Amino acid sequence: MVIYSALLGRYGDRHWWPAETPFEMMIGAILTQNVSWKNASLAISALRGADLLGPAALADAPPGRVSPLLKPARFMNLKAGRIRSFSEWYSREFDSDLQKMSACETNDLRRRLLGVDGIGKETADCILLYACGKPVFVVDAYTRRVFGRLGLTEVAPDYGGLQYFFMKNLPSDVGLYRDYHAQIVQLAKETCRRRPLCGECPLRRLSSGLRCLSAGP
DNA sequence: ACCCAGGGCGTTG
DNA sequence: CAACGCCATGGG
Repeated sequence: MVIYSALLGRYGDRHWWPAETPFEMMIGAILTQNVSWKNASLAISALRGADLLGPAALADAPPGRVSPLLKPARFMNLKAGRIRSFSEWYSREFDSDLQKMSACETNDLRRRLLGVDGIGKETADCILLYACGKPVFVVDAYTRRVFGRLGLTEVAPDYGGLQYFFMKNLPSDVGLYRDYHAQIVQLAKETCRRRPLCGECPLRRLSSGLRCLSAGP
């Protein structure tokens, strides 16, 4: 909570995730895999322009129609299959109804999401947190980088270990988890990759104000 | 001409 | 399990 307070003071509430609708958010989570958000959002715009940004449209559209639109998001054929799989699953399992989906118990829903082709831990957790409003902390490359640099040593560096570290030390609060992840992304983007603790990096100022992580994240 | 982006999956050792 | 390689890209 100490670190979050510092970040909040610096950046203010980020109001994340950048999407107009929950379905768009979920598709975006798949499209942004290993690609900058900038490029992923280009693909979203292309889908919207083709009037394909909906569960039924995406589930029915022929792959050859979708893939070219995903070009800027990289791995277009792969991702065309993934957003199709997800759309079919969302239509079939929940009748394309976010309320029905969100009514599921969190861990059960997470298992089911992980069963969809192309949805791994991070993507599943993003969907759970930002679309379904489940209190699940999202771990991504930025999180690993930032907290690795802050000297996180006694925590298992894998996904589950890091996630547990946050969820154990923070109150279970959807708004907090949402904004915290957004803060981490913002911080990481302003931090140079090569020398993350150089004088220019906000991460340096942040870490110098902290003795250790004993007070929690 | 590099290097890298808000991963996931299948295949090896 | 880790460590790779792979996936029809675009910007710095």
